[in-house]
Amino acid sequence: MKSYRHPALRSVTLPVVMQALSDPWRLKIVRLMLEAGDRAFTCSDVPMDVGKATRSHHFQVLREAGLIRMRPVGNTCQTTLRREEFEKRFPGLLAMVAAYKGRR
Amino acid sequence: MKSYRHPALRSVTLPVVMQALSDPWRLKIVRLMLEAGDRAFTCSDVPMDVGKATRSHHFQVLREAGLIRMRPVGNTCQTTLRREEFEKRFPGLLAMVAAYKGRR
DNA sequence: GTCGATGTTCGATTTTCTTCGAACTTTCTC
DNA sequence: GAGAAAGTTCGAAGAAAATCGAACATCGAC
Repeated sequence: MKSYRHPALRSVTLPVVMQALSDPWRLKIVRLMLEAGDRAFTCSDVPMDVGKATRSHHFQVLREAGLIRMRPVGNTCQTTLRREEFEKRFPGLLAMVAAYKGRR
Repeated sequence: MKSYRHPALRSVTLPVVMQALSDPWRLKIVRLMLEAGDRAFTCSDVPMDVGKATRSHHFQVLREAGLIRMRPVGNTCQTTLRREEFEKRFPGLLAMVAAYKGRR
């Protein structure tokens, strides 16, 4: 596995985060991880109806938006939310995402 | 002036809101209005380095994301945030946007 | 009524996303 | 080592978004 580049949260801008969360698949990933507490996921743990190239791309976008941390473990990528750091930079954002209940 | 269509907040989804706020100009508009309390703006009140067609487009996107309310007054459009409604649907989002301090 | 200002709409262009398949690398298992 | 599994990378194709200029409509002022 490759090792991943993670941006410092200070350098992440709000438009970039908003862009990352504007895609339904990526929003789903983040919400799944929010629900799952601090459990780590691999890319293929997240059910998505797209090819693996696309899946890889979405994880990359989330990573570059400072939302997730990816660590190579064996031939998988262990992925977790960057909760505390992210919360410091964008207070309340994750809570809002977690509270969101879809179309009403 | 035309009269505008405003979506019910119930029908607005989070990805649509995120998409609306992922553009720097639109984020600027919203932040300007957040700072300005309940004062109404016209489109040309907001300094933006784009043509008026583009400006009109950005206001439309914000309107369709449920963020702003536009009312024709004379030959201008009086624009205000849909604060309370929006806050009910996406609690904490506007506060987070208001608190955002740019790149650090 | 004519003019200037404010916006909107339309069509076209450019840029940015999303998605895919194919080829590749790394790692685990047999 | 051979084969399978998990991801990544690399184009390429298609869809969506941003931007503009030009034409248009509406309103206020003169």
